[in-house]
Amino acid sequence: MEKALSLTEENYIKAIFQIGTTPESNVSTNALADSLQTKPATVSDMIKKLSYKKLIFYEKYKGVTLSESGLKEALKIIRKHRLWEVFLVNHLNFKWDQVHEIAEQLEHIKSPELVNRLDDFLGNPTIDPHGDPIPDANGQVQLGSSKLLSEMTSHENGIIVGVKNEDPLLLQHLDKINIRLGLYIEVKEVNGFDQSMQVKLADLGTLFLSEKITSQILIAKNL
Amino acid sequence: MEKALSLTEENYIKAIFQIGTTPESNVSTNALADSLQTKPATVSDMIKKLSYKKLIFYEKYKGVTLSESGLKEALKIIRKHRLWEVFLVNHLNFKWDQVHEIAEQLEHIKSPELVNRLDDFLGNPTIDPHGDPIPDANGQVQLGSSKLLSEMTSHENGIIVGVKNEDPLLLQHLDKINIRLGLYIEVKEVNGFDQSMQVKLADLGTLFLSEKITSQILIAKNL
DNA sequence: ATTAATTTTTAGATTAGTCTAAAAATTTAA
DNA sequence: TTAAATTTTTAGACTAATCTAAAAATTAAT
Repeated sequence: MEKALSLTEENYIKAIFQIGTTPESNVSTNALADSLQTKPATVSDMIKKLSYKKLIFYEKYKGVTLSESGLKEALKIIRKHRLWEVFLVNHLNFKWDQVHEIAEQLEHIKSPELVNRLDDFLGNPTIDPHGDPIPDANGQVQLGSSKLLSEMTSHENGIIVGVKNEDPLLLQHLDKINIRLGLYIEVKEVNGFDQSMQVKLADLGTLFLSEKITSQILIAKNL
Repeated sequence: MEKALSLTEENYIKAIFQIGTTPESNVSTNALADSLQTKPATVSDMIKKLSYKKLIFYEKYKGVTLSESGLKEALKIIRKHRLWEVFLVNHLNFKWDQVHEIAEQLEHIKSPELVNRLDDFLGNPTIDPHGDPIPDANGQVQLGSSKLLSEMTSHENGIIVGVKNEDPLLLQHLDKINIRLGLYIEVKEVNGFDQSMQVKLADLGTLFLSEKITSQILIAKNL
């Protein structure tokens, strides 16, 4: 029986997963140090440890990637994080911008039985309150094809299915302008200079969005 | 703003509270070492630290007691532990012998908002699945007067309101012989030699209980 | 293609929590 | 009330995770 990961190890694995998902390249020491609010020297040491444990592949000066087992661990943590977020929002009436920090703690609770029962209690949700997919007990993720609002052009439309970022400031702003998951959205006009957009929201009228914001919103094709 | 307690510090404070409740005396270094599965030397060091932080009173060679602020911390941890146990049993369908270990982890989650919302979600319960009282948000405990079954004599009766011990082996055994909280119980006969008892349980007939077991069961006077 | 800038790693320290072994204080008992 | 047993504390060392400062490797730029 392999020893369970420490809280710190789990945070490294999760950070590697999250940085690694966007570009399909190795994760650099500096990027990890940034993401984990620590120093490159510290990351360098931990990388050796995780590599020794075969959770990551590592070549000096070349950054890291998750191994099979590392990926499995990452998905377990993500699964727990997102299930707890569903619980917090759906049953304890937290707002979507208030749950990230608490879920960061809850994601480290170790009990497979607890996770699976929580999953059932919640009705086996497939997305969390921010629209991110929840891996199932086998680590399978159901990823609906979606694209960023910022990548769409005039007259394209779809359904808002997710937000890339859990920054409370962004989420609170989206709340204020009535952007919620599940809403129909249509691109009216794109400003060629700054990529800002005029969009129409369901029957809530039109609004302007900067590229900073449209690049955080995920849209699924409206079939 | 005082810094939050570490997980280890919380465990020491909780252990001092739990050992300290039964006799109204100072808690010894060895007792703490036993309870925390560590060595007296380790306890000695930690005691100095907690004393410096004014969470406990400490005189060399004389053991420790909780200070006002230490007690407050202890009650916060106990509150969380018991609320989570209610959640696990009432909503995730765990049995009462399965929840202690998981609650030991959940009790360290730091978010006053979470605790209070959980409390509301659960309907502000006053006892946990083992019959132990749950401190409210101000640390107040509603302690109904109860006595140990082992302290009762022939023909006395009452309602089973708690179990002193969370040992899964005990709890599973009680389950098996149909002992649950809320049940009417009546002492039929006490064996003078080993203090074992014959008792009558609601309409479930009579059974024999050893002193090992009767000394773990709390009974409230049936008015 | 050298040099400059950046990134990454190593070296050496630090802190929290733990341990073993031994010394000191307290309690128990003859 | 002195000796024996027990409890508690000190001393010194170890591990995990962190840091700063400096060296080494890589990448970018003139």
